Amino acid sequence: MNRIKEIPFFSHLDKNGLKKLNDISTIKKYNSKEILFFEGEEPKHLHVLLDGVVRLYKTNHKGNQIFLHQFLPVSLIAELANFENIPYPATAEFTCRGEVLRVDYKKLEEGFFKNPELSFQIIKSLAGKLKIMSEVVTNEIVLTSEAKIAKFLVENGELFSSLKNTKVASLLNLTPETLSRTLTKFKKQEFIRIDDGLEILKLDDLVEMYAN
Amino acid sequence: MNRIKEIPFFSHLDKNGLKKLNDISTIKKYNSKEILFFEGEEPKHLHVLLDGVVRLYKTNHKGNQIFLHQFLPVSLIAELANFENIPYPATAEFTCRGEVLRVDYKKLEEGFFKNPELSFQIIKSLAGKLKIMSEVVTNEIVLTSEAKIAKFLVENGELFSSLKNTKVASLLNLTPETLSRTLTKFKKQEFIRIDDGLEILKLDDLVEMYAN
DNA sequence: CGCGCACTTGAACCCCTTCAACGGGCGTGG
DNA sequence: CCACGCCCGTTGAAGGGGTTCAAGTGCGCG
Repeated sequence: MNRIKEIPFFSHLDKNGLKKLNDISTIKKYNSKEILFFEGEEPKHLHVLLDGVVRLYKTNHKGNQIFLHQFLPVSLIAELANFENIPYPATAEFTCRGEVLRVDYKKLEEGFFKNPELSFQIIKSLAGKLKIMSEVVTNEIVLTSEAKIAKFLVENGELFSSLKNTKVASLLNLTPETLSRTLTKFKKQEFIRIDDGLEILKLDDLVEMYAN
Repeated sequence: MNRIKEIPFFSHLDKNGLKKLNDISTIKKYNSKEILFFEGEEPKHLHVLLDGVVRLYKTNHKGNQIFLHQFLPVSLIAELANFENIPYPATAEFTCRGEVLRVDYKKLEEGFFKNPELSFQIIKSLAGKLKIMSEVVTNEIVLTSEAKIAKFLVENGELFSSLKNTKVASLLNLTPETLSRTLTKFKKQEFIRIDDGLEILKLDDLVEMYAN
């Protein structure tokens, strides 16, 4: 109950609303590597990530995981599946231990959708996800590997420095080999320098590679 | 005014609401091949497709158009860009002459977002788009060309029969050559037969190629 | 010292595109 | 009526971007 009150999605609810919400939801803990839901599963609950980190991915024809997004608290996760009443379009896996609020979706729909403030929150969440998906499409379909890497260096420089290259490669859905080759190319062209952290020498050239 | 009343999105509005909406919107006609908006443009209006067909696509690094979706009336188009106040993530082009209701988005936001019925319509529209995007990701990233074609044959058999192969290829973001080769392969395997329309002989084998 | 892990580099491979050539159907004009 | 051009589909061969496989290197750490 106290926990629910702190969730931005529901913070506007009055005492009565909170109580009703509390009645139709439970909190469940997960450990690292546990699966919140699998691609293809039928949704019964609306999941609200309260704590921990969740990785969302699809599996391609070769069995490789295609990384789509990483969720941080507090987020609705794959609410699309609830709204559209379709199977989950991807798999959600905890990358560290965490907690989820599981709300009985049917009952939520009956009782709460007339609430304009909640509707607004849902719209914001959906719009945000659509934006993410649009970026996924850009990254995976429109850009070459070189452009993807350039974009990542520019937009996530610190993250790049803090992660191993194998990890970065998997975030970008590339092999470590491709990442390595491209980075040495960038170094030879003196676009970047790497010693104890990333240093971008020619920002414009990097941006040019993926902008438009 | 009369036109607006017939739009499902707004059909629930009372007389006063309709009048207000009418005041902040205009109807604009477009011819075939005209562009509703370009990728990268800043959105000022919410576009509601009233008549005609609109093709949504992105352009990849080689300058090829990557087909994302075809909109039929009545649809909101790329409302994401309005909500998130970001540039349009793709280009929208009329494939035949049509009409669009252009609503001044800023004013809409101020006046109408408290309306729970309208919010619900927006949620439905957003969720539907998210589903579309999820399918785009599946088609373009997860499936091989063979699987894409198998899926299209199974799910859009009549459409396949009614279109030229070049058109089908461009819907699937494939070259006509690849489509041709794959179809002859399917014919050799006796999965399909084509004489004056598509005939699926081994549905299960086709489904197997893309399911899972 | 020896092991494991991340990174690098080269070579082969794969899937699809690109390029080029060819053939058939169909409308149009001579 | 035939010849021509055009579009569409087909087929082969080459090319390209990235992955896969394999081997080698460097480094930290028990």
